[in-house]
Amino acid sequence: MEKKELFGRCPYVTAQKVLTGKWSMYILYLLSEGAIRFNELQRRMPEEMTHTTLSRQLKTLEKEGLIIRTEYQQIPPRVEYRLSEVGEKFKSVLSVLKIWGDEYILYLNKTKK
Amino acid sequence: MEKKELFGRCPYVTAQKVLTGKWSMYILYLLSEGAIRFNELQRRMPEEMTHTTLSRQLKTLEKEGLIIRTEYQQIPPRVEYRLSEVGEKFKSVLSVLKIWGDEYILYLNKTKK
DNA sequence: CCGGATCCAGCTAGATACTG
DNA sequence: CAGTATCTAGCTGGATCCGG
Repeated sequence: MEKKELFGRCPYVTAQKVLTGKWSMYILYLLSEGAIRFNELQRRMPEEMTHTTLSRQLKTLEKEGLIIRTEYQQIPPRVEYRLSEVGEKFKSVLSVLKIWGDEYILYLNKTKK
Repeated sequence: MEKKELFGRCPYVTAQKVLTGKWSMYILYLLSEGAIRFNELQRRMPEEMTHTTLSRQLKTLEKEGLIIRTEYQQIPPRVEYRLSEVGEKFKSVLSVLKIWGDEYILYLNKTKK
């Protein structure tokens, strides 16, 4: 009996793995509104996140094929990030996720109080 | 200027945190088909996952309010897990996520080959 | 049958410093 | 402006053993 590797076969396990990064969903959300530059992205991220972390997460998402990095040869440098084709399709997940997330926050407030 | 804590305020960051567990989505998917006992759950999980890990993840999801644990006082013991009310609402996310996950797997196969 | 307690290894986010 | 290199601390998944 061989090992049951579900990554690449099960949509849930595969999606889970892609979304492990602590900020991946929020990054994808910001990118879902259009191409955005590195610094602008960082400014919109929570303060506790450093540019090192952001850079690493972006690289991971790029390697996974969800986002596309475009570098314009200028001085000063200009780099833009945007969703790839598969990344664009993820928008549908984001919209449903937003609805659920808001409901969950409501739930949290009800029980915490 | 105070710290911008987005958990509990931003739906994406909040959802992300809830779904950090390595198997959370897959567990929620299995539970989305109805109440299920511990052992049955474990049997449906990938082999590489031990009961210790499963137990811990279930406890986390229970604490987060996504699932409900019901213990029947019997010999031998019988424990069932099912989705809570907020957990049930997560099904909509799961269905969209499945669609995207499958598309992403297709994408992976196209590029890897 | 359904776990808890413990320990350990690996990952990864964050801090800091440096660069074209 | 947009990063990389390096180091560290903390989390967490997995293994093993014990228990009601």
